[in-house]
Amino acid sequence: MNVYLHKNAMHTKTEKQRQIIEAAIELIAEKSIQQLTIKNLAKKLGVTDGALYRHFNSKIDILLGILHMFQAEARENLEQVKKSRLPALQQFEDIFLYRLKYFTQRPAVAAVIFSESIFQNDVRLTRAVNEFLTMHEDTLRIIIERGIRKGEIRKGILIDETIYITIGSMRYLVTRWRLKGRDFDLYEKGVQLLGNLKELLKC
Amino acid sequence: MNVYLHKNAMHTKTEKQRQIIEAAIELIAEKSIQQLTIKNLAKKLGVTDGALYRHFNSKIDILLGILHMFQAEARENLEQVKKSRLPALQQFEDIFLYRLKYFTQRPAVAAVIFSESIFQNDVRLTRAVNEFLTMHEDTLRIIIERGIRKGEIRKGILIDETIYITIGSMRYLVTRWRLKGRDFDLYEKGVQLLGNLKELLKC
DNA sequence: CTTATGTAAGTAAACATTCACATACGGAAT
DNA sequence: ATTCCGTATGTGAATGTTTACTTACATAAG
Repeated sequence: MNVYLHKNAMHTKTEKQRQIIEAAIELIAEKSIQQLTIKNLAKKLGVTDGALYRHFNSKIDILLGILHMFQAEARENLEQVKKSRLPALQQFEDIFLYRLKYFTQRPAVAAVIFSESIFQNDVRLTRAVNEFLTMHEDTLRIIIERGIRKGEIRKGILIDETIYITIGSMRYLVTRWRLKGRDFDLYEKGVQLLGNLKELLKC
Repeated sequence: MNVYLHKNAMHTKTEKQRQIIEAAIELIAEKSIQQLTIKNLAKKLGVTDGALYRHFNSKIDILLGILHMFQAEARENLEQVKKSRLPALQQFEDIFLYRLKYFTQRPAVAAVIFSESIFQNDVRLTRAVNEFLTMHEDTLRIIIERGIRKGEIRKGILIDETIYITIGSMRYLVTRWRLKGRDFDLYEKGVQLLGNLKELLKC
């Protein structure tokens, strides 16, 4: 294995790196992001601590690996929806539901994306979270503007505020779901929320 | 000082306890919640680590002290607004702006309230954050229901979803403000957001 | 004289990271 | 095929740092 290329540059990922990232995601989902330690991760993989450092330079690089994976998948969805020539409200729904499903099926994603408070001390992690959010904001803005131009979305709305409302309400819903020990059906509640949001946008 | 009463029961707080809490809030605001360590806090107060343990049993008790302080102030505001016989939309605005000002003027409040990911491993902290949120949700629900009955708020709205939208969008606005290094006027943006939210509620 | 408060030094645990050494493995040379 | 060698991968123990927290002792105050 070319150490330089994979451990440092990391445009692509080796099979082992993918396995480690996958185990890390599981660990976060089962325990919590606080329990994602090198020791726990190595134990889960049945290896010793040192072995992980053959594949990643640092723990932060593992976290970045997770974030980049999510980001790549999210970007694909956003681009695909943007390209589709569906009505703006349908595109809005597609993005909303895709993300909602993702949070429901992979609770670790939410755990990571919502951990700004833990990442605060690292520039790269902060930047990655920031990019993830900005990416969603930008796509929503394009879709909403297009919808307004095509007369599918109400002209009077304030775009920035609508974006904050959309992303913020989903985030809060997921936060509540997690804080309350997942005692309600996230997807169902999310669909109701979506209905409400679409009402705001409709002409 | 009666150690048992103040260190353990803590219905009231001594002057020293208040000073420590105040210093902790400042520390969080200046640095971050990650930098709130016993050592840093003691240094800020010009004492040694051990001295803090004369006033609090653990670091978690200090954090709980902060949360309880915020909670008490928030509760006072919520109760006062609820008692006032102002129109529902005005009450909604009062609560929204009170909280927005609080976040603007005391950024540490947001840092603490938004740190669920860090608190996950402690039951008491999780519960305190939960209570804080529930308190706001409950008050908003009462105000909105009352507004609907009095014909001041649109009948068709879904109450739960509206609450998620309100709290979620403010949280996200503050999160963005913090992540972007406070590069926009939080209060101004918040007022715009409020305008948008009031539109949803209006008949 | 008793109690509250502070200090200095230390403890123990958790954590990320490193390093000297061992093994496994694939291809090249014999 | 067998030997040989370089590289990739893993191990076990150790390192150094950062934590919260403790304890024996001192001082101040009422």
